[in-house]
Amino acid sequence: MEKLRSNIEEVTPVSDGEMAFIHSFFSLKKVRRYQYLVQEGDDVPYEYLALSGIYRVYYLADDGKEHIVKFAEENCWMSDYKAFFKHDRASMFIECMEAGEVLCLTLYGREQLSAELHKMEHFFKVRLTNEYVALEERVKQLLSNTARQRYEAFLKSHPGLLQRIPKKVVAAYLGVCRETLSRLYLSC
Amino acid sequence: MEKLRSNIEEVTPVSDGEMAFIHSFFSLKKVRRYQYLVQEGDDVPYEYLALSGIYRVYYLADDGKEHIVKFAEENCWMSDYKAFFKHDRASMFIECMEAGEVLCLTLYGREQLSAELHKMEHFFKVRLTNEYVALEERVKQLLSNTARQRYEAFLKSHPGLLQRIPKKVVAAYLGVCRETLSRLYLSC
DNA sequence: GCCGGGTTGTGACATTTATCACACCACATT
DNA sequence: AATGTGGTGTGATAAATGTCACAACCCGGC
Repeated sequence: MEKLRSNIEEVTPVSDGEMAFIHSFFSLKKVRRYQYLVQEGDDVPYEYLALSGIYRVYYLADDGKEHIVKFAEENCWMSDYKAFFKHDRASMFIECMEAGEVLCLTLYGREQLSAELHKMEHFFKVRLTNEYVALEERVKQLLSNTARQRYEAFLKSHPGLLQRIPKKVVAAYLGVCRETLSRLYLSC
Repeated sequence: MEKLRSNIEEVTPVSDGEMAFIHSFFSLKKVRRYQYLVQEGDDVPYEYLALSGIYRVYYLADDGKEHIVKFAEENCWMSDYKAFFKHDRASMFIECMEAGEVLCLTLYGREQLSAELHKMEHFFKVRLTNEYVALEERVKQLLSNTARQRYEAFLKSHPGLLQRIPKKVVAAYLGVCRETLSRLYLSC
């Protein structure tokens, strides 16, 4: 609960009473390694706040290759938002790479919270704009940076992660093949 | 005003009275070819709804190359949202490529509208989630598709646009050089 | 201890794309 | 008509990256 609170208070302060109310909309879920929170074709009833663990949000391209949209570590929100917001089937997978816990929030819970507490409406709006801006950065990154520049940016934005997960997964995030990534960090 | 109304009513119906109220928050601006709505370093007081004309949202990479984040035609909203939402200086340019008219809305006006009319708050939220999902699609596009696939997707998503603007601009959107684009559409 | 599967590095080669150079064309100006 | 400018196609070449193959390694299960 403290982690949820500190996450919210990055945007807006909340009282103890409000916090208890907010917390009641979330359910806790323990997640094992290799467990999926979302699989392609699923309904997506929740968005998730990672309390611990490492997760990857990815999809399968037509040619069968995996491409990773984002990594989520502690304090990150994640879902297949397209499906979540539009009550559609998932086009992506969310897989746990290191066991941990997540908090689950339904779209209905989200709307209830927004309606009851104006500051939560504000919180969700700020979070969405932040996610939007982050995605825009990722587009810029992919458009104008070389594989090496993207690799170096990844090291900065995800310190230590390279050591904890398979390199082919990092390659799928950067948009290069495993071998190219391998050759990138020896020439440094 | 009718174009603004139909844009809003893609999400939610509004009465004549509401529409007049909403409209009062917007200002109309005529835009000439080559005119900038936003330039790098500017404050970004507005977001814009294109009523007519063609606009490009782009930025300059470190090596001086232009990269286009999106094209906006009739019925598209645009701004440098990072700067707009966070009261920061623009990191992007918005240039008019075919003369037209835009409606301008300040962040303050946006918040006033949201506070006064709950359906407008909803409208802005839906719009932001749609923009978010669209960006996510663009990330997927850049991650998993070849230059040729991106070219073909561009033809579908922006019918007729290729004929109306310089090819090098399209190339800057697709993330390839001018010559590569030139070679793409002869091998079709 | 031994085996088998997955991960990683690395070389050889193919493919894709960028870069550079140049010619041609449309168009506006003088 | 002469001129200049920007857009466009195209060839030659270089650079980046992907593909394929293989060997070394780690690690867990038996």
